[in-house]
Amino acid sequence: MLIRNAKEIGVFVRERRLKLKLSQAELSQRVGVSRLWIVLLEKGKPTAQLGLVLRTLNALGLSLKISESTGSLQPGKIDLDKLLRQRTGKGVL
Amino acid sequence: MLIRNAKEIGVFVRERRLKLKLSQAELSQRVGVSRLWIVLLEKGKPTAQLGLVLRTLNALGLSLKISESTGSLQPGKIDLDKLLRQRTGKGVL
DNA sequence: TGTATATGTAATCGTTCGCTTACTTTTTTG
DNA sequence: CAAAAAAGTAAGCGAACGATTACATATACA
Repeated sequence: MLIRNAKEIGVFVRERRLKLKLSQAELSQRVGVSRLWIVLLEKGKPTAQLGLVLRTLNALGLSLKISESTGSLQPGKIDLDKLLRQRTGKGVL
Repeated sequence: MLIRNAKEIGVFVRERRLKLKLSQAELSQRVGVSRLWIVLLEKGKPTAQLGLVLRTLNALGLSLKISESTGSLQPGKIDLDKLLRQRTGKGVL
């Protein structure tokens, strides 16, 4: 499944945990975090620390694959201010 | 590529950034973080916030896929203390 | 070669993480 | 139904995040 944001990870984590018949308490101990942290992660906490998230995925037997997404990389909102800031007057645009 | 820890993400981010010929400064602006944060991320900062990491991957045209890792989920270090704590004396082991 | 440009490091600072504890609400199960 | 287990919520606190600023080192390139 493609992951775009924290909420999607949260959903996936919860479903996997339930599939494994683990309680939040059980999982939290395996991962080494508080139960509250698991609650928040499953709710899609975007400020959760990367390392703890990865440990959680490992504990659940989930794996992450990273790859170049085919197609145009995030169109990248043209920001005139930025363009001007960039390298003053070297003929951008 | 399989991602197991923060360092692996860091390496992948850096390689991708260079492939796109972006400076750390450019990337940091696109993502909306400080340049220092990019430096640390590329070094494998495990405490980086999940949301910022995902935004960075998007900005670089990278996508994450999550899936059940075939085989035995993380063997799960047998922790006697935990087993005992679990449900006292309901015949674990 | 020297000079911009990119990258690495350090220190300070306000904000927020994640932990603990305690309590409530929901779900399970005997 | 009653009791237990699981899950949600709140408050307080120390620790660490990420931003900013400043300077040092590397790399590019004219």
